[in-house]
Amino acid sequence: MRAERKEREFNLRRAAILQEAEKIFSAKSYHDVTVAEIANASGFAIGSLYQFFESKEHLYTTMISEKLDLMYAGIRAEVNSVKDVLAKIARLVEAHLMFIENNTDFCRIFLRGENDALSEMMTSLREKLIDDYFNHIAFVEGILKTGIKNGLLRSLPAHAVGSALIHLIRSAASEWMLRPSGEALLAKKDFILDIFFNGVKKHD
Amino acid sequence: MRAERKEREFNLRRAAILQEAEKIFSAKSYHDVTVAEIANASGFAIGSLYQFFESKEHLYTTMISEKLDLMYAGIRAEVNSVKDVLAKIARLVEAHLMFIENNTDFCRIFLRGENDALSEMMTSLREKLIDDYFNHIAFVEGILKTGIKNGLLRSLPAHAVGSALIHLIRSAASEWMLRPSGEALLAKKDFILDIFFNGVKKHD
Amino acid sequence: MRAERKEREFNLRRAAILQEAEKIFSAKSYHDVTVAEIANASGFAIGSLYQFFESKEHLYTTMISEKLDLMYAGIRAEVNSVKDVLAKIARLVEAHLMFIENNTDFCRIFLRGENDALSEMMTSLREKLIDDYFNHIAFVEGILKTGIKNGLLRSLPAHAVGSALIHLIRSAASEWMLRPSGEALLAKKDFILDIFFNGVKKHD
Amino acid sequence: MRAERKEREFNLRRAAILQEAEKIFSAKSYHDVTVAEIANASGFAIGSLYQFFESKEHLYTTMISEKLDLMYAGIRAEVNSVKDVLAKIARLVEAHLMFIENNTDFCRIFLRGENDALSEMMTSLREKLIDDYFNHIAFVEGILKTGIKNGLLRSLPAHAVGSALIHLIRSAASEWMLRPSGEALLAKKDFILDIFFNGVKKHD
DNA sequence: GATGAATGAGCGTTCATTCAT
DNA sequence: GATGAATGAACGCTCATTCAT
Repeated sequence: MRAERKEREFNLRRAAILQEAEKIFSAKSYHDVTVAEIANASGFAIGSLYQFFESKEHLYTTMISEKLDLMYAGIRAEVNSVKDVLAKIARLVEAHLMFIENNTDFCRIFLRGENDALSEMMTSLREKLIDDYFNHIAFVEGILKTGIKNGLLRSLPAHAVGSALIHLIRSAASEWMLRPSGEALLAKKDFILDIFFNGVKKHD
Repeated sequence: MRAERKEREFNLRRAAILQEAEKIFSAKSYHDVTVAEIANASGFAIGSLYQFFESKEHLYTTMISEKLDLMYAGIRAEVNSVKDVLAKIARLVEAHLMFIENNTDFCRIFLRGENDALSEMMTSLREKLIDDYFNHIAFVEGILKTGIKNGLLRSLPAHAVGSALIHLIRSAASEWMLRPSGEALLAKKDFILDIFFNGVKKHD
Repeated sequence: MRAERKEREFNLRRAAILQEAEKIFSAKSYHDVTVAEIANASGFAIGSLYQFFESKEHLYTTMISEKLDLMYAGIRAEVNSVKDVLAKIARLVEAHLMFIENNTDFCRIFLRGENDALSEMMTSLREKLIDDYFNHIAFVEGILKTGIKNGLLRSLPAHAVGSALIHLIRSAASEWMLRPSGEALLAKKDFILDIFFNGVKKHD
Repeated sequence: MRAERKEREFNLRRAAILQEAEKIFSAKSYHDVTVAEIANASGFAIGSLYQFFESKEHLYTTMISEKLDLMYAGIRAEVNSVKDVLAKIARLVEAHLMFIENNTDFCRIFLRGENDALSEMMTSLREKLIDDYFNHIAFVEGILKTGIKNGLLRSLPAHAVGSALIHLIRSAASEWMLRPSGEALLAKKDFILDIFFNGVKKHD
């Protein structure tokens, strides 16, 4: 059908813009990026962008939001593909690290602005980000709780432990992005899991 | 002497402006804050701000920079005031948490990490921030290395472990700032240390 | 072609702005003219001016520079259209006077000489102005030297004589602009030539 | 008397300020000079300048005006000290050149802004400058008329001839200021007089 | 009287958004 | 639909002038 084709094309163009926007927003702060710049990079006229996105702000929040949804969905799918609790945790770390490694541009924005506080009008994005973050923690929490129930994990407050795990991952990611060493980020997986599972104290 | 008094007054006003700026910058992003707003909030005329700070950018970077120096210095002083390695680590966590608790506005800006990607002229701030961050990690690293030598800690890459510890603290801080529960942040100290030292796995 | 039409229109608008700017700059000093004023007078929005000219300074220097080029080119073309030395000199005076008469606004700025000492960024305009001036004198010098060689003119330092001639013209122009008498400026031509050629002393 | 001493001191300070102002205004345009700069250079506090001059504008116009009065008065005194018409003219040229040579800073301002067109509020200065200029021309005119009556000079419109003479002087001065050659400006006296009296045409 | 910190109107410039083509 | 020139509100910053000390 004609309309379908239209829509398919529309979505392709839209995605192309989002992709360029991602690159550009990753290099400078929101306010240092101009709409003209994005239009130019994505090969559209300025006015045309406004057919895809209501405003610069919408473009930005959409880009962040959609990509983030993808990330969370992808990670959860990975995690859900294994059954064992410890394996799930390992997959979680792995999936996180891989996403970061494959989406450095995007992560530079997002990790930079941990839950962010942009324009007063962007409150809804901020809220979504926080919600998504807490949803994700809740997802991790669920796994941890199973682990605790199974006697695999110590009986600690699962929410806080989930948060700790996510931040351990972030720790490795920050290092990797701030001080590129050539080594794959994924290589940090075992280290993260080791610390997370065993802590740093020597037990005789 | 007259000049002394002058200088004292100058510094008081300067500090007052920085304090207001901190509040304001914590609520919105750099670009959404106007100089007029800061001037107004701190009870000065627009032009007067420019006697204390060369530009909006200088005001911002100074605020971040000075406060951060204070934070790092304070934390290290606390840590240095005890001798035992494990006590040092405990103090580190405690001092971090207390600073965050007492400087929520500031930390909202700083943890937000927006500092990463502002104007190209702010590169020097970004560099300082990263330097300071790595210096701090190096400081923690030193403590950890002693602990490893003493046989108190497992023999893990100290830099990465230091980074992990800092992010564990950040994990608790994010939770606390994002979901205020009324509970003091400091209450998370033992939990952080527990995870950090022992990990989450149950060892029989 | 479409692009051609675009460019033609662009140049028309650009010229219209320059024309208005000329009028406005002729009435007050550079710093007393606002961009808003020029925009308003030429029927554009403030921002639109910036599509034609990088900055207020560029607008100003462009206006001066282009018009001056036109003036010098026009005068030389006139002069070159006759062969005889004395006729060339007469044409030079005539062309100068006519340009001034037809471009009073512009000359008010230019003769005012304010261009000398504006912003340090305008050094290049000042240098161009001085260069152009000396080039023009050199052009006149060339004619005078021929006249001297031909035995038509006294053997005097040609550069200084050229400068004298230009200032004699300027003398008449100043009078005419400062004390408008209704008489055409061109009417002064013979007087200027008489003084220039014969001096004021009575020779018996 | 006390009051006299006061006034003497006041005038000295005032003169000192005017002198510094002259230097500073000669280097940049009116708007690029700040009151603080003049205050600083003359060793007074900003506020103190306002006891001597109502405003920046008054300071500027006063400086121009007083110095110009001095110039005209000095030149006329010189000219009046000789009786013969031709000698008077020679003295006029000489005195002009000497003033310019001894007051290059000032002349850079004044010659730059031939009759000027500064702020709309400076109309009165502009008017005074024009008046003074025409008065001076009138003075020269008087001499020339005597010369004509005496049969020494050709019977030309005296006003225009006066203006021509002044511009001939200006011609030499411009050259000298724009292209410093090390030679004294005064050296141009004979050349100016030669052109003025005899013109450039060779008469057999 | 002397001071210079404080003032704030007013500047040049940018850029998200619109709309005539 | 697609375009990009036109718009103008809003910004950071300057500096002549004032006035409390």
